[in-house]
Amino acid sequence: MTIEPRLDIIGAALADPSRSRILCELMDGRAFKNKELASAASVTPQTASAHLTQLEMAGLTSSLRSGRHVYHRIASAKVASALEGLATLSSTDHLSRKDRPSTDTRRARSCYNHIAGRLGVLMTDRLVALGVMQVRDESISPASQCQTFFNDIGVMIPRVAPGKPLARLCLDWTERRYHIAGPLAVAIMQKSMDAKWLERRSGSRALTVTDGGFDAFGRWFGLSRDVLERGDLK
Amino acid sequence: MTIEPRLDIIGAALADPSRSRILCELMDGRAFKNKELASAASVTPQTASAHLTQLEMAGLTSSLRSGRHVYHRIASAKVASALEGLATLSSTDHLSRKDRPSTDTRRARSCYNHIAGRLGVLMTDRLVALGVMQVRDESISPASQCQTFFNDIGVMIPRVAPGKPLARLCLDWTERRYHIAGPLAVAIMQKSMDAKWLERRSGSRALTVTDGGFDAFGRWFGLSRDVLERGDLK
DNA sequence: GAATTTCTTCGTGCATCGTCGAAACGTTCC
DNA sequence: GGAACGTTTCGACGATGCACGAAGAAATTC
Repeated sequence: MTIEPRLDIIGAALADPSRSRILCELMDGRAFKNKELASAASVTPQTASAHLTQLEMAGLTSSLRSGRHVYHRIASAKVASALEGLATLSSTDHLSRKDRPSTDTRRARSCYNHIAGRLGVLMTDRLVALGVMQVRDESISPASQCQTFFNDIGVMIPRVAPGKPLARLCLDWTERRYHIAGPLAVAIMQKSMDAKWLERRSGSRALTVTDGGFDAFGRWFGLSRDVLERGDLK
Repeated sequence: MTIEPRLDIIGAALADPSRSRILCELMDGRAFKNKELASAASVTPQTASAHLTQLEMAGLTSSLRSGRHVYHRIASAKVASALEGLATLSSTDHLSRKDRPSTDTRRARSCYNHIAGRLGVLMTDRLVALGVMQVRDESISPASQCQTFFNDIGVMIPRVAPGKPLARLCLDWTERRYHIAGPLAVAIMQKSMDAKWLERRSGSRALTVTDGGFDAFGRWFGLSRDVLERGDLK
């Protein structure tokens, strides 16, 4: 008999709402402690512990002990990418009109260590328009202005193994459009945090643009405060 | 409260071994009847029917009535691509040494209407070596010899919407390497079937190379019968 | 029109799984 | 050493869900 890929093993790992919430919490790329994830999923620590061992058994997460703490994170970029693919499939029909992602979350949030949401999508548009990056087929790559642009804004362009992409496109599940992801996007996110252009909102993946951030995104990306804060989020 | 993508809804749809087998059966891109899928999953028709309505509710498959028959298929290329991503994640640890994909299946099989397995991987290598396609970052695109090559072997290059890729790379879950997928790969598969280079094996996704096939793959791709039939499949 | 085929709906066992309280284990701090 | 904290294990309860037999619905064949 022919053996097929066991989608059910991974499926079972995803099949519980609590585990789904835990994974979504981890999807911003940081590592979290058991207790934090328990509260994110609204279950007790012992329940969260059971879920986390299950996720780890399925190869979706990995854990790291540090003293009496145990940190959990997404196992690999490959896992994150597969989960992104699934997230864009997931219908939004179950979201009632009033019961959808918060405006903050849709405006800007972190997604596996890069910037997602409206800000991520708009930044990507501008990078292309400015000749910094180019989109061909469904991949994104450096264009003529890449070196000078990132040099100007103070982002070190990461070195990647030959054949590996410096950047890739990631389908945004709120905007339903592509934004930039991959090593270069992580560097941009890093710079934005270091320079305090963005700040994390406590207890959420949402990111807040600071005054300095509006200044920087205006100067370098031509994105006005008005555009970024616009309330036309359906 | 922030609403996240409901990975659990899709996860629940995948979480059952019978549904996993059904999906794998559908992954070659053809449409199947309820009864066929029931026998593929080793369950009764009424059980398969329940599974198929569940898969359809989750948006993974779609059905088409024709008389007293109901044909089921993967809902879209997007779903197929997301499932591919998951399949490559699925660990193969559960496969005992003797209990793995058949040699036939690993040699050549259909995967969402293109050629996968050893043949798919080797063909892709040769297309690149011959200057027909080029791989850059993690995408594949036409190269200098593309027009003439496909003209010579009698494959019509499909027209695609601007911005959409003519071909893409799909990670092979048996070979663990990339092979070519997308519209161009579908056209190659189509030609291979029309010209009887390949034949479907009944009741399986495995493909058999015909005598004419060995001739054609040797002539056009420089793949000898020896290489294609080599038993060094670990 | 009756028999056949295919698919679906319904009801009922049987197994699995998520949840939490209680308690054990291990680390850190005083 | 003892107290505090984070995590994990165990046991029990309740809920969910898969499977199939029986029967119903819809279309085709003779």
